[in-house]
Amino acid sequence: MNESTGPATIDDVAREAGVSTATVSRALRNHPYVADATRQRVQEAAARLRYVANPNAARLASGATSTVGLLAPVLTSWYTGEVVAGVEEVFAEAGYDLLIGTADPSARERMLAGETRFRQRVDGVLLVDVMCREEGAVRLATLDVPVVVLGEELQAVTSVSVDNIAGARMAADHLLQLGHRHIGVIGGKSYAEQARDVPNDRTTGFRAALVDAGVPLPDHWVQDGGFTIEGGRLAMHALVRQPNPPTAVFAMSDEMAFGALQALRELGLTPGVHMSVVGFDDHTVSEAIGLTTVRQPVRAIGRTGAHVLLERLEGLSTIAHHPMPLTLVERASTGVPHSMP
Amino acid sequence: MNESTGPATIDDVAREAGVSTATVSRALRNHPYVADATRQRVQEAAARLRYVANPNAARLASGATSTVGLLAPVLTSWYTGEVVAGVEEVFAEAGYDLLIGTADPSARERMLAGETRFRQRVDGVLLVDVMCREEGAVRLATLDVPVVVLGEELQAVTSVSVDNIAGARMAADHLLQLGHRHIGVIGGKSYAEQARDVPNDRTTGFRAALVDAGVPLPDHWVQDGGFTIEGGRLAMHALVRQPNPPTAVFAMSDEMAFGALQALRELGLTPGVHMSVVGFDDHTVSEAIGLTTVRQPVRAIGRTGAHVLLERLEGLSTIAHHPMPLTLVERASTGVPHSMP
DNA sequence: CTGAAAGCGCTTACAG
DNA sequence: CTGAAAGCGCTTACAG
Repeated sequence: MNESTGPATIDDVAREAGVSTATVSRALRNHPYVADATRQRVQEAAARLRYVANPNAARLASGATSTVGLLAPVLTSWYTGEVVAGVEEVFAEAGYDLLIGTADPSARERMLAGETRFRQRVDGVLLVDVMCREEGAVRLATLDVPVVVLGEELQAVTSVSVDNIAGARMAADHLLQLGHRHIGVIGGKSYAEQARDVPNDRTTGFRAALVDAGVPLPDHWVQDGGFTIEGGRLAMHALVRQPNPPTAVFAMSDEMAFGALQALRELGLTPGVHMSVVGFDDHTVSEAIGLTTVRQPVRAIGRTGAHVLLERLEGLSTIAHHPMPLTLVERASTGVPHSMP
Repeated sequence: MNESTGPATIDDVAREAGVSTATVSRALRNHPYVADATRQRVQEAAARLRYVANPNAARLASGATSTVGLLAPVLTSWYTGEVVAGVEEVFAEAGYDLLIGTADPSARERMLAGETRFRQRVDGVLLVDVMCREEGAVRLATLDVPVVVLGEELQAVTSVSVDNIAGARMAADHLLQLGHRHIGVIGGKSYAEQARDVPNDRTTGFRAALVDAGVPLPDHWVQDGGFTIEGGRLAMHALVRQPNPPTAVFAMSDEMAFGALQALRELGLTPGVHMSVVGFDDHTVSEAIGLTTVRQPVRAIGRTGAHVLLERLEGLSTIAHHPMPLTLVERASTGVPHSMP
């Protein structure tokens, strides 16, 4: 049948089916205006020759890349990994390839510009936790491909995010309701004092809840944990070492909370008894560890981001913000206040 | 300067530099036999026009895809995620795109065939924990692209793996040295009784060590944990519920060990005191949890796999097996035997 | 509903 | 060291 070497081309299929290559192209991509009988003949011929269209040729000819780019400051955190998994799920099903790029947070400019790696290669871009703020978003809106931003609420481009201020307030209210009045915070560096980014918003919400309850938050009870396990461990040690330590701590990520719990174990203190700890995320292992936390629907954030980008690619939707829900999950790491042993 | 719409093409650069497109192509890809002065002129012209070669056109013309495929039965485990991160690191630096595919383990045939999605799209394939065995490897060797298999030692294709039998023996020896004589196992289903796969090898190594020490391993002390956290939790409950429970347990993955520790917490038992638990992996949070475990260099496994595939793509290396080291990490979850409270 | 033909933007023998 | 030209394998007006 097919005497040529290498995989079958569209010409082989055209010959086999006795039609033109144009007809093969149309029949196989379910274009209208192809006679049913013809379409069937082409499909059979293609199947017989195990024909698969060469994507590079198709993309070159059509101008579409069938690829979307995803950019995130850090790819190795649990959070980003889950978001990417959600995004990948949706795009794989839709027949898009995903091109993933990193750039350290300081290279924000480059990320906003869409990174060289993506030029001419993607039909759309997904930005995860880049924190462009409205000025950046306005610039993103001028790119020649649609952009969806995950992690903050924006006007100029489509965005998907949780309300970090409200989430931190949930954590605070939970501790306040248990009766805590001496509460510390393990956070991370903000990009800028006034910027609305994740650590800033969570600090703002937490502080506001304490103010509402008339509970002070002294500066020395706010420690930087760098959003890592080890950082959380060191921060908790620093908190406990103080002359008048808090009875409860809000860690702005579950990974920092894991480190905080590790510190308690090292000190022979029991979480939820000698010290309450509430995290933020609901990491895969938080349930097993018994960590009380503010749950983010991380997979769903990724899936939603992918869906809305898909809709924008198909010209179906306009710019909008998509809020995602947060819920407090109570587990063993929090309890009523208790003095140190 | 450039009056055309859209991004600059190779023709624009040729015109700007006053040379042919062939020369532009050669100059920009650092081919030999281009005069230094010419190369520089072309590079400047390209920079001025912000020219980036259209990868689809380049790939179509050259026949190279500059893409490698990665196939794994499950993409969501911590282990696979880390391997993929390692692989991605190396290929991103080498200028390759990574195309990731899944297929549930039962679709092994399809995976061995390289999956339709990859046909004509990749220059090479990386198989993660597919467990093809030698028969499968022989078939893989006949594909028209080089293949590297991660997770088992093979003859017919290049492979990268740890020695699971030896690793399980490390776990057993550690518990035996502590004085344990009543030891249970939390494992997972094997593909086939006689196959050399991960759970089978770990069972084999563990059992062999116990036999050498004259310690029995009754069937009811071997529980299936399905390689999930929840499965590990249920398995530990089943073990403790027995009339004569073991004093120590080997969980074949850290995630199952996390579930096992969760069960102990639910039962008010202290790990390393009332029950010793040793895992396998050294998951990111195992240190924080204090889990004794057999550490796999998971990132390095991914990076090594990517490197050897790269070498094969460049025709630099021949088929070989690359063993990776395993080390026991002692933490708080194991201790001397102790009766239940 | 179908075909002939141009064109997508590169790379690569071939010739000089 | 450089250029003219063919070709990679598709898609898509255009014409019928």
